[in-house]
Amino acid sequence: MDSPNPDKITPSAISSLSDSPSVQESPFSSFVSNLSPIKSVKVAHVAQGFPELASPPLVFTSPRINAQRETSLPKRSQNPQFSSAHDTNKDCDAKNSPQSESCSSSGCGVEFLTDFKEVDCLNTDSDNTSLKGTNNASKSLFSGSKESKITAFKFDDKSGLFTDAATVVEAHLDSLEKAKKDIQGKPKSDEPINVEEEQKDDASNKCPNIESGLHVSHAFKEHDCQNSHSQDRGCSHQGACTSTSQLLHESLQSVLTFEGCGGSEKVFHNQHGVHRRCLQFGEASMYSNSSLNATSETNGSSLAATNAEFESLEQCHTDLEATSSKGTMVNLPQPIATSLPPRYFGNSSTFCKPSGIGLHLNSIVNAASMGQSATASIKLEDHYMGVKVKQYTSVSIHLIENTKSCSASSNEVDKSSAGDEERWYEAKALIAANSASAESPNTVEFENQVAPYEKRKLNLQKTDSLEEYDQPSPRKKRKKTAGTDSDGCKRCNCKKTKCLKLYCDCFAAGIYCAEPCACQGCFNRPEYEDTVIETRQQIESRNPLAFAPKIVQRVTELPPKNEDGSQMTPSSARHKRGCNCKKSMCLKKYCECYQANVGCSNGCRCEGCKNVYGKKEEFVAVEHGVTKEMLSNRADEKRSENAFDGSLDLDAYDWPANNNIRTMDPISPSCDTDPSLCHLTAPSDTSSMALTSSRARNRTNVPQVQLCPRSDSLSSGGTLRLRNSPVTPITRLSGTKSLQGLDSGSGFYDILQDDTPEILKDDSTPIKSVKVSSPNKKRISPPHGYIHELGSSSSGGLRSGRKFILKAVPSFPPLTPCIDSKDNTIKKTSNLRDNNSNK
DNA sequence: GAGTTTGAAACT
DNA sequence: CAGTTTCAAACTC
Repeated sequence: MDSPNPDKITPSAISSLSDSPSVQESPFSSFVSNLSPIKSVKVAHVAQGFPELASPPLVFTSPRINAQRETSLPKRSQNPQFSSAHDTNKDCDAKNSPQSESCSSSGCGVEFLTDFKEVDCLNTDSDNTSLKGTNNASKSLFSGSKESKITAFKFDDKSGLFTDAATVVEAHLDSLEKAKKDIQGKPKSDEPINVEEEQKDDASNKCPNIESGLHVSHAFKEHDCQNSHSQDRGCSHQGACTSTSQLLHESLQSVLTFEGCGGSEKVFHNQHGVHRRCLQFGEASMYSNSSLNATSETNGSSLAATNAEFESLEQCHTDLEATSSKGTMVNLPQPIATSLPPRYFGNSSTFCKPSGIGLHLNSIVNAASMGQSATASIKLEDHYMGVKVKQYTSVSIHLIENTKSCSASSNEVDKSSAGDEERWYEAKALIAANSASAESPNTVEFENQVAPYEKRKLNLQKTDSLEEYDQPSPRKKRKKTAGTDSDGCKRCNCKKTKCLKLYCDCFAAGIYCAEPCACQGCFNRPEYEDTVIETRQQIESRNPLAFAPKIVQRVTELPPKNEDGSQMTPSSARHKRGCNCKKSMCLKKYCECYQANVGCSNGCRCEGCKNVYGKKEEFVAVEHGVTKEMLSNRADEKRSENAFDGSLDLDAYDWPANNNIRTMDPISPSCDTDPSLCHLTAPSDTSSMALTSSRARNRTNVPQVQLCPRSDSLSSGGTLRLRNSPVTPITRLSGTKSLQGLDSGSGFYDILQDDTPEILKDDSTPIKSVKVSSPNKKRISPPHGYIHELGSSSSGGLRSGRKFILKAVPSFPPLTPCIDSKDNTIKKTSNLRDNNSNK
């Protein structure tokens, strides 16, 4: 690992290098082309995604695409009712440039259709109402109801054109076949530029243009269509399409700012910035341009659904919550909402740090292992959303990814078009500016904003050899300073580790290094996906939780709020493993807890802790029975005493902006009744998918809405979770180890992972108190407090909400049996608790 | 910008 | 498991 040799570079990477720069993501594209039914078109755009991931997209995309696209097309044709916009969309689809269409529509179309059918079936299976809901969905689009969600997926259904999914599917298939025939023989053009041109050519075909332009992935296309539709509702169909197409153009033209329906465009930008870096998005990135469009559209749709919501993350969360709460079942709407994390919605404030950044990688890896990202997404769906939601969830996930990729691609486009790095960075900054906290994951992503694909290009162009990477580009030079950019994006400055060790923030966060990074000999790049994945796996083999979110938030306990209403991050979130500070007194960024804007906890072995966000002592006291109020008061005092970082000044939703922070909804009625549920991480609950504001939490039945308020990051985190968790290697490894790690780290955190019986056992079993002095164990051994909780106050402690849950828990069971695992997990958890209480 | 400090990560 | 080394970020000058 020390230094991945060029030899190690995956064939794909090599091929990419050798390939003409024009083929931006040769490895990925080639991989995709081989694997994905969707062919070339996607490939080109897909650049970022890991090849491994690429394959999955089929499954992954198909549902979405099928549902959206197919339904949309046939429906469109069939249903004149559908607004002219729809018709135009169809036309566009039909007209779509050979490239985009050929790939997406033709080849993919059939598959999509099939997928779509499956999706429908699933939907029906999961929730018969879903279909019905879809019909009704048109009425309530995004109203927040399940139905609305459904509608989002089944746009056609909205129109009411299709009463019978099968019929629709058939129609789509027919149309697809026709399209294929038409398309056949047409050269594929991966390059977005062509697409843009095409789009430009067809003003009327704005939506189609988008799709075509999107080449990207089927899923994206469908999403785009759907999104556009959804947006249309929000804004106007045409308007939405237009906006998207425009957006594409603009993005291509390197226009950073998008204006269109509501603030969706803004969101769009943000997304772009956000997604670039994350490995997670590899897939998404793959969808690049199209994804961007789709994303923008999607966002727009979602936005349109909740115009008011866009204004604030809370709103976004609220929407999600509303949807979740409203729907007895977690319907697509939520996933969608989830998929459209607040951060995506434009406001920077909404952006959540990708707490689960690391997860992204994991997810990717998992996906790879799984063979397909799509699969992973599905699993996630199942796991989180529950069976009913599965399909929808996947769709939402794709949307998210797409969005990300879109953002990334747009960014790239912007860059390329701008041709001026500075401008590019400025654009980034603008995008990133929105990010609430510099550290937020989102922010990080922004840093990398250059889409992987673009990065690849740059890399390829810049360096035929690895050494070129070593030499920091001007961009890198700019941001030589390690840490986070002004944008909040992370960047590294690794010199010896090649960005393949946890020393590298980027790698640790599960994101590829980007231009801003000043790293030397960097292998944490899309070109070296294989290397990155291998390295990650190795690291995870040693420490399954290595890439798990470092910050966990108490589940049961709502984030303490100051009198002014601001939340007290410190009390609610803690560093999973804790710190080991001896000289910095936890008052400097050397301290991971402090850096994460969270208080120290039992898991910390710090000496002379003076963490302004929460002293270790205080935390311990709380653990031993100090009331939340007391804690909050203390925290408040601290806050008042210490000027927190801007990040601390989080709004009600603001939580420690940590990339790694994962929050659970502390509250849900169910939680009270069913502790296990409380502990369950987001993945477990279907609701988890949906982002929920603290407000929402209270409302709903939905067990846990995970999205943390601020979590903007949350959103990101939430999205990440979804993606990651299922896929996460950790999960794969099985919860046990990972849990151990968590346990050791968090001590008091309840890690409810489905797959972690052993961990649970460990918890139940008396755990040795961690030696404060032993750094090694810190990570492994459970916190003192934790033991106490388990033992003495087990029930009480748990109830009190002391426990922290990895909201996004990357490694969640989803990996394996999602839903079942969930249930199992819950059971296990409850059992564990019982055991503890018995003790 | 260079050098120092710090603590996490990695290694033995 | 404990101790040491390595590493890169954070910090200071």
